[in-house]
Formats: sequence, C-alpha cells, structure tokens
Amino acid sequence: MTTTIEQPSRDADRTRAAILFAAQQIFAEKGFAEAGVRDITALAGVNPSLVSRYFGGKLKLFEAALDAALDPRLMTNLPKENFGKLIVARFADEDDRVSPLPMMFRAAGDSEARAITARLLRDRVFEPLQIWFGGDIAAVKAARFMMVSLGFFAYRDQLPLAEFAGPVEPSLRAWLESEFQAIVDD
Amino acid sequence: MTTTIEQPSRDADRTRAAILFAAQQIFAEKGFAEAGVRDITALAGVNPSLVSRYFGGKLKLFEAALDAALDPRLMTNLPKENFGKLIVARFADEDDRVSPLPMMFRAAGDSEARAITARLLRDRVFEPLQIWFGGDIAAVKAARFMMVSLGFFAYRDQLPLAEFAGPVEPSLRAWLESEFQAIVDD
DNA sequence: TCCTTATGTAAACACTCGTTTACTTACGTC
DNA sequence: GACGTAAGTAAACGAGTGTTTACATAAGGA
Repeated sequence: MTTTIEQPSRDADRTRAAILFAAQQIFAEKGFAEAGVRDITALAGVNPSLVSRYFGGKLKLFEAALDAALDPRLMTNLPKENFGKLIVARFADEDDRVSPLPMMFRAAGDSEARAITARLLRDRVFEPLQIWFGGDIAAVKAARFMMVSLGFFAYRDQLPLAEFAGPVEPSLRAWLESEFQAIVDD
Repeated sequence: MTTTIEQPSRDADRTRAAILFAAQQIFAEKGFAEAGVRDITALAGVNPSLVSRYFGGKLKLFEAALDAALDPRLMTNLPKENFGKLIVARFADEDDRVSPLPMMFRAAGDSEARAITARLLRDRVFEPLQIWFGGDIAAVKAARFMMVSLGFFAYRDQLPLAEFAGPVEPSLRAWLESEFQAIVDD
C-alpha cells in the first residue's frame, strides 16, 4: 500500500508561507501599489483577510516578501578574481529566481514602501557588501556597486528598448563586467 | 500714475500653465500614484475638474509635465572634452530646477505612467544622445550613459544613506566624472 | 463524544480618488 | 447695455481599496 502523509486541511504555517510566496510573485510583477491584497490571496488560494491577520497588513507583508527575496550571499559568495564576469552572469542570465530589483523599483511610488526598501537595501545588501569588500574605501566600493547594479536594472526594467531586449548586447556586457571587476580590484 | 497691465481674472492659457507647473512640483515630490489631482490643483489654486478639461485626465497631465521637464540639450550642449566634470556638476549640484528623474522613478509603480516614462525617455533622451555621440557604437555609448545616470539617481533617490547625504563624496564624484568622460572618449 | 480553540470565510465598512455633471460667473461682442 | 460663450466652481458619482467584524468549521484533547 502507498503511504501518503496525511496533511491537515488547515495549517497556519503553510497558509502563511503560501501568502508570502504569492506576494513575492505579485509584488514583483505589479509593484506595491498595483498589487492588490485580493490578487495575492487569490493566487495563494486563501481569504484576503488573512493578510491582516498573519502579517499585520499589506505593508508588513511587503516587508516580509522583500526581506525573504534579499540574499547578500548571492554576491558575496563569488570569488573576487572573477567577480565581474560572474556577477553579470548572475544578474543578466538568471530568470528562474524572483529578483528583488523589480519589486524595489516598482515600490518607489509608495512613500512607506520606499522607506522599507531603503532600509532593507542598506541593512541586507549595502552593509554586507561593505564588509566583504573591506579596506579603507569599502564604503565607496559598495556605493559604486550599488550604482552600477541599480543602473543596470533600472535600464533593463524601465527602458524596454527594442534593440536591447533579450540578451545583453556583447560589448555592453563586457563593459559591465569590467565595471564590476574594477570595483574589487581598485 | 503707475500703469498696471490689466490681467483678466479668467485666462485659460495661464490656468493651464499654472496646473502644469504645479504638476511638475507635486509629481516630483510625491510620485504619480501619491500625487492627487486635488493636491496639484490646490497648489495651482484652481478646481480639480480642470485637470480633466484641460489635459484629458491625470495620466495625460503627467505626460505633459514630464515632457516639459525633459530637455536633452542639458546634456548635448556640453563640450566633449570636459563632458565628465560638467555633466556630474549638472546632475549633482543643480537643485533649483525640477529634475525629471525623481518624477520618473516614482512613477514606476503605475504601469501606464511607466509606459509613458519609457517612451519619453527613449524619444527625448536616448535617441538625441545616440545622435550626439555618433559613430558606430553610439547605441552602446547611449546605453552606458543611461545606466550610469540612472544608477546615480536611483542611488541618491532610493538609498538615502546618512554617510552619502548632502554633497557627493569626493572620490565617488571623481569616479563618476571618469565614467562619463570615458563614454565620450571611447 | 463533546467542547474549546485555532483556522478560514463572507460580507460589509470606511475611505480615497479621478472624473463627470449641473450650475454660476466673468469676459468680449453686437 | 444685453447677451452668448468661455472659464471656473461645487458637489456628487462610481469604482476600487485595505481592513474589520461576525460567523462557520475543522482539529485535537479531556
């Protein structure tokens, strides 16, 4: 006989996780303002009121979703001798993962969500990067990294030019790689 | 006797201009979504219904306000031998003018406003820059310019770090200048 | 088996916002 | 000076939103 693990039809932890997962998808796709609580809970298959009960409201849900999507190790676990090539590959090629960048850019319209974004970006990305870079100009290095990264994603996300859709143009990609490599080499 | 120019208390052109000016201020300050029609018309001192009558709605008003704020000559009228220093000075130091960048970033949350932003950015900035750069890699140069510019403004606007508030840190500024200069020199 | 509690749902609430409609008023013209 | 039209206003409309409240029900121990 096949033993199936009996799952209770009501599980708060699982419901909470389903809402958080759906929130990452919808927030990244529609942005904070246009993403409705009803959209998120419909994707999760639960009732809209559970957002308030489990997360304390839409804004807190956004904070939890963005926090879960941010992982500084995606950058700081790369070898510094090949940092440029590898970080560009990670930024430009991986589409399977929910990127936190669209979520961030499209939350810029809401002042409260923008404040949360700024805080998480500083604590979860900027500070770890600064420590990882090290040295007396670590802060400037981290700033340069943020500028190039934000510029790349803003360009891709907000300026959908036909000639730059799809894969990144080779010489542009080479320039980006050298930019990132120069940050760790300086 | 002092001759005062008699102004009629009702002037459609003046009212239209007042709404457009107020819209630039409010949109840049609050973003598209959080900027209410009532906020804009209150600043202009007119009735909210005039937005629909004179501009055809809030979205069309945003398009007109952004279009009026975009001026490619602010970049293409600079001498190429000192382009880096001068463009950074223009970006970092001028606070008196209504910058279109906050307007653009804080409209990213609304899908329709984002589409308008993308189109205007391409037609009014990217294309003129590409022509101005010239040569066979003009498109890549224009793309690099957009990335560095967007990165700088996104960093300043969305990541209000205490250590980088106020004037740009000198070595960071020098790096930005060399980045822009390299685009025209390559 | 009963009963308490956690889990989930449905519906209404309260509020905001862009827009439209009906009305008022000042200006230019005959 | 009366009148028609353009300019402006006030108020309500209608749709959408996050959240709360009241109620239903499955789970698990006594």
